[in-house]
Formats: sequence, C-alpha cells, structure tokens
Amino acid sequence: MASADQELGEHAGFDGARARMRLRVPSVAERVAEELRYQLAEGFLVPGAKLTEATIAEDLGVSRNTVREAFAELAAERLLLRQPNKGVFVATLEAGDIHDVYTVRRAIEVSSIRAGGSPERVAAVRAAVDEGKRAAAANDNEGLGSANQHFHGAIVALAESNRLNTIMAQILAEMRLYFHKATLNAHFYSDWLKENEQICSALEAGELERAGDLLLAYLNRSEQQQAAIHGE
Amino acid sequence: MASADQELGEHAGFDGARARMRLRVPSVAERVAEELRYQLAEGFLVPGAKLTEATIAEDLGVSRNTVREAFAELAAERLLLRQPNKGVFVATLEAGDIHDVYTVRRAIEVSSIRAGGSPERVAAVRAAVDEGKRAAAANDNEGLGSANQHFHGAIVALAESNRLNTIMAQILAEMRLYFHKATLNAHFYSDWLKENEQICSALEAGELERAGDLLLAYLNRSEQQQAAIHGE
DNA sequence: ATCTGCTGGATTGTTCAACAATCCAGCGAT
DNA sequence: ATCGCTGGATTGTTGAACAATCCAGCAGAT
Repeated sequence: MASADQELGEHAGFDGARARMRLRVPSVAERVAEELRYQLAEGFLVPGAKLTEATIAEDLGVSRNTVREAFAELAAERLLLRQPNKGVFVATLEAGDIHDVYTVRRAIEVSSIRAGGSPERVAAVRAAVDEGKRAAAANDNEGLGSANQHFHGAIVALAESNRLNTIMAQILAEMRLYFHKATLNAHFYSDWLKENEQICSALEAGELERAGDLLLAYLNRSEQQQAAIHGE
Repeated sequence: MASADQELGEHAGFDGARARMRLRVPSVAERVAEELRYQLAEGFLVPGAKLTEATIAEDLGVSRNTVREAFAELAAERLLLRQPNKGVFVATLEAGDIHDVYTVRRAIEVSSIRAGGSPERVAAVRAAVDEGKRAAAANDNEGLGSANQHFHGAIVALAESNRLNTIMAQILAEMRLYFHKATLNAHFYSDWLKENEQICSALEAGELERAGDLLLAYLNRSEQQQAAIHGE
C-alpha cells in the first residue's frame, strides 16, 4: 500500500447507543465522508487546507463524483467550505466564529441542563466526569480532551433530543477542527476538571438553577480563553 | 412548458441583509437544492413522497449526478430522508419529532431573547409583529403564517449568531414541511397575534426575563396544539 | 387458500470519460 | 512595476454504462 493509496479504514464506533436490528452497509459516499471527518478530527487535514477532488478520489480509490457527494455533506456540516470554482477547503474558525460557536453552546447546553434529565442520563454525565479524572491520573492529555467533550455531550443528551444531539456533535466537530492549536497546554484542563465535578454534583442534587449558572460561567470563561489563544 | 418540463425558476430573494460585493451565480446543484426547498416549503412535495432521481433530473433538465449532490445537501438539512438502496423521501415529522423540534426552539429562542439585542434587531422583531397585524387585517392566512415565522426568526436573530440563524432556518423549514396540515384553521393565529405583541413589548421595555417566560409559555402551548393536531 | 421462493423490471449506487467554464501563475510588453 | 495575455490545472456538469439492490407479481408446493 503505497503512500498515494490509503484505503478507507475503520474509525467509526462512536454510535454505541443504538441496538436497532439493522444490517447497515454504509454507502461509499458515506464512508468517504466518515473518513474525511476522521482525518479532520485527527488533525491530518489542517484548517484552510485545500482538498482537491481528483487527489482525494485517487487516494481513497473512489470516483470523483462520489467525493463530491461527500463534500456536499461535509459542507452542510460546516466542516468544509466550498468556494465556487475554486475548490473546497477545510473550514477555519475566525475570531467571530468562536463567539458564534459559544453562543450556540450556551443556548443548548444551559437549556439542557436546566431541564434536568433522567437518572440514566445524569449517570452518563457522572461517567464523563470520572472518565476525565482517570485520564488526568494517567496523564493522558488526549483522553482528557475527549472526556471533556463527552461531558458536554452528555449534558446536551439530558434533553433527549436527536436534533440537539446532532447540533452539539457538529459544534464539537467544528471545535476539534482547530483545537489542535490549543490542545497541548495541559494546565488548561486542571481548571474545569473540578468544575465539571461541581456542575455534575449540582445536577445530581437537583440544583438545576445552580448547575446552569456554573455551566454558563464555565462557557463564558472558556470562550475568553479560546479567544485569547486564537489571538485578538 | 409541458408538465414534464418545469425549468428551474426564481424563488430566492430572502437573503436581503447581505450587501457583499460579490457576483454570485449559484451552481446548478445549488439551484436544484433551492428549487426542491421551494417545492417542499410550498407543499408541492408532500411528506413521505418519494423522489425518484431520474424523474427529477429530467423534470429539471439536469443530470442525475447533480440531483444526487443536491439530495446529499437536503438530507443533511433533514428535509429529505435517504433510505439506502430504496430512495430519498420527503421527511415526515412523527409525534416524537414535534417534541424534538420544540425542544430545539425552546433552547435557542428563549436563550436569544433573554440575551436581548441591539435596537435594530429589536426593531426587526417589532416589524414582524406589525407584519402579522397587517396580514390579519387583510385576512391573509398565508401572510399570517410567514409573519409568525419572521417573528421567531427575528427573535433568534437577536443573538447575532450565524449558526443559530441557520439552525433556526432549518427548523422552520422542517416545520413548513408539514404545516400545511394545520395551516387552514385560522382561529389558531388569533391567539399568538396579541401574544407576539406582548412578547415584543416586554423585549422593547428591557424586561428580558418576562419576555423569555412569555415566549417559553407560548412554545409549550404551541407544542401541545401541534401534538393534538397531529393526533396523539 | 396461503405460503414460499423465484424472476424480471425498475431504481439506486458508483464509475468513467468527456467537455465547458473558471481560475491562476507565469510571462512578456509597455 | 503594472497590465494584459495565455496555457495548464481544477472545478462544474453531463451522459452513459454497469453492478447491486429492491420489489411486485407469479408459479409452485403444502
């Protein structure tokens, strides 16, 4: 397998929850989209990079039309930016986008936590907190980051809304896209590790108002930090 | 223009706000998606209906591949549902979806209005209220419906978030998809006409907390009504 | 009569090759 | 240095082809 011929691989497996009796064989276009999502999340494709149709088609061993179909999907998810007649590029988060993203997060995360949730969902939040602790103990930076994402994902999942979940998933995907810039400074994480703990405790205690306030405060501070890192 | 040959038409013109110095000639795939969005909103394509690639390609005078690209986009927007190897269908809102949609609306609308907004944005909300009044006076049912959508769109626009705006636009598009079932009973509207007025007044007076509460109450009631109409 | 299993036609999924339209880097003339 | 041109590369779109899949209808078995 030469460097110019990296086949479609297996990177899925985050869906976990569904036990639907369905034998799914994702279409090629679907798998191309999945592979690109993976490469984007993993940082192999840096923001602003240009994706040439022919190259990707050849690398993945699929047709150009199929690649285009995948592009249409990812562009709708804001992971790729399509510039007519110029090509598609990995999306970049500008200064304004950071505020934008956090505006969405404030809306859906705070709303979700304020509505509470079933014991199982709350337990999932607790599980994410523990996952973070474990990662911290193991000095696992990577794991620490994804634990945090699981935490916030679990908060949105409290609302039991498919649409809210996918919106959140997309937002998190967007953030992963450019998080690699900030992913290294680990002392970052030490803060919210105990903060997540507090939020989760408040949630478990049924103090939804307070849980929401804490979460909101966290999001505001996080936005400031991100803005600072990103410059300006 | 025979029935089997309806060319791509002009139904755009909602973007208004942007005065970017850009000469945009949307790609064919884009216009196909736009045309389908239009037909969906207008109710020419009823929920559950099957869209056969070849037929649409021929009707619109474009290639099948181009149609598929448009499909990928609309499926990502939840307006179409893709069932592998079976075809794409106009999305249908099930009982659970109604709750889901309103959960999203509660999250983003209430959050937006609670944060207030610039005087111009508030004025836009007022404009939507007036638009509704005018439509009511003219007995224009159609106009009444879209005035209401403008109202709620304007509320989300308070937050000045592109992402929130597009999310709201998609949600509204989803609702239009099946609103035709309920669009006739006009006494429906008489309620929220004065309610919008109240919400808007509270917003203008800076009583954001109260505005949010009113809006929330409206959304809850509206969800119930919709659920009742949709049966069970 | 109902169920089973097959079959053929229709539709989707995907590829390929082609061509027009567009963009862009480089180069030459002013 | 600026302007304008040109040629190559890339995108946008098409049309045709074929494998895979689905589905309605039908023949045969119980």
